[in-house]
Amino acid sequence: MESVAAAARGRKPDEVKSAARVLEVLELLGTEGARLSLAEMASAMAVPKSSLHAILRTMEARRWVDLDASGTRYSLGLKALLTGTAYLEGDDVASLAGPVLDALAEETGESVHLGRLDGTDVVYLAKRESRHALRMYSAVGRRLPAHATALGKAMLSQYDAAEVQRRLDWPLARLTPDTVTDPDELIRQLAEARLQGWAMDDGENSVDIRCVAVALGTGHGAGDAISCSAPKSRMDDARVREIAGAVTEAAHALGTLLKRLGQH
Amino acid sequence: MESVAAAARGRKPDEVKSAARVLEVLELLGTEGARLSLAEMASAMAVPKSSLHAILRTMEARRWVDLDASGTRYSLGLKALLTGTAYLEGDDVASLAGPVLDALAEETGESVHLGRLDGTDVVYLAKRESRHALRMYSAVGRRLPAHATALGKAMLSQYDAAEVQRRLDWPLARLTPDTVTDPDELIRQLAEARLQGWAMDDGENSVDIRCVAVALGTGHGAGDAISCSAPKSRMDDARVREIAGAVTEAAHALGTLLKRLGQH
DNA sequence: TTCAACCGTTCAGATAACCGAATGACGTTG
DNA sequence: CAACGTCATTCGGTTATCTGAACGGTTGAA
Repeated sequence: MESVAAAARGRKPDEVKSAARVLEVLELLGTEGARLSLAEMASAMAVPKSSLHAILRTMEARRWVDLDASGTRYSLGLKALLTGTAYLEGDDVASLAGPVLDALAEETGESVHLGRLDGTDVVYLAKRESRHALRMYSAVGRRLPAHATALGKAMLSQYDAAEVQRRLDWPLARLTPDTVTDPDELIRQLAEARLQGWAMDDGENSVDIRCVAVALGTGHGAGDAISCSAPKSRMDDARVREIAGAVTEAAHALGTLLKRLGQH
Repeated sequence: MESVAAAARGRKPDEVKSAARVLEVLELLGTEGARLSLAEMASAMAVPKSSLHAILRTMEARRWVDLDASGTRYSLGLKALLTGTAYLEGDDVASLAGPVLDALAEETGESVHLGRLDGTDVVYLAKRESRHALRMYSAVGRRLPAHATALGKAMLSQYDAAEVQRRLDWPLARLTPDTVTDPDELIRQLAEARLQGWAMDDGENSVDIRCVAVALGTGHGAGDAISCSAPKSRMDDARVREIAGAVTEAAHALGTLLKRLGQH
């Protein structure tokens, strides 16, 4: 009976409520980079204030959230720093990618990314910028819809049409006027990407940015890809083909490193 | 009655148990960079396996932890990447420090850090790596005991002896043969640091590494400091004084930026 | 000043999580 | 091949959290 009621509300029966809420708080404060009041968070999460109050007390005591001077707005705390670097250090792909990304950034002179597919999103694991080393860390952890990025399309092109249909959220979200939201057009682009070995994004998530990406071999990093992005002004079709070659080489090099590690 | 029992076990009465456990899991998987089994974590946290099981299910469903192929070892999940970057982006000091750290790294050619005091620990907020092949290992989000680092001593030197006594865990932990564990010696060094405006660490957390640090003004970033580190072979006493000057300038520059922001 | 609109906080009943022991599924060792 | 170690997992009674409404504090407007 109670499991039916829980399922009716969209909850799996064996999920710990307050545990899920802790994670939701972290995601809420994380995605927005925001400073929110208890009441704001309670309404955003559809949770009673009094319940959230006890949870935030716990999180504050352990320094996972901070309270501002006025004592009324929450933001992420210092402990939130720990997990990100630890994830990257424990990850083989991210650990080995460093030199490969450096080389690709050096060769192309443009921004270079390592991304991972997570559900319908692409998450940036690492980034090399042409100039601003300052911003390097800031994009790591960010998410974009897979269908609107070269990285995502490169990874999705490894699956057949039915699997893609199953994996994405329909209808597809539109981020720019050029975002591909038509299912048939997306499937066509994925087939093309599979044939040529690389995928492209032409202003589909950020106006005026073109991006080329290649997925790593499905062996170790099934859901990983490398990309290179630049403003359209520096990315005509000839340059795209040139960069696609460089990115393909880099992806192949990283794939080889990973295979070696797998056999160790 | 129950509050007495809870207090006797060292727990505050108004702490949500499973919320605290979620955070403990994240800290456990984060500090070690480890892959742990359910049983290992349960024993490390002194929590029943069955209770932890439900919590880990919840965390896994939301991709805060990953289960390896064998289905028996947990590690941090992709969501763990989000919080770290968000904390840094929402932080004025970390956001403004970028160019200042770049300049200091350029000027000295050595590793440069921005650190924040959190209880008895120093947490690294940002770093710039040395050009030299031989360089110290560190990472954003990592923690070291404040008394064993130049960053920590620079920040602690802003407090008087009684306050320092209150803030640190006694007896002081020893990380290397040169770690200062004598209370009187530490107080003496802090007084010296306060006089000269900068603090030093001479192989006290990593053998063979010397480090010089300066705290930011107490206005905005009360618990923040900047440091510069190098192997002893590149850090004789003359070089220490030279670098101390550069770090002091950088700290002053960042302090000015922050003050301007505060008045905005 | 007075009122209203927010904020965080408290409390006791309803409800859900927690716990220890028992279970099944592996992989390893004798 | 069997016995053992380790692992995750299940289950019902006990215990804790969760909840909604009411409270006291502060801010800004009338």
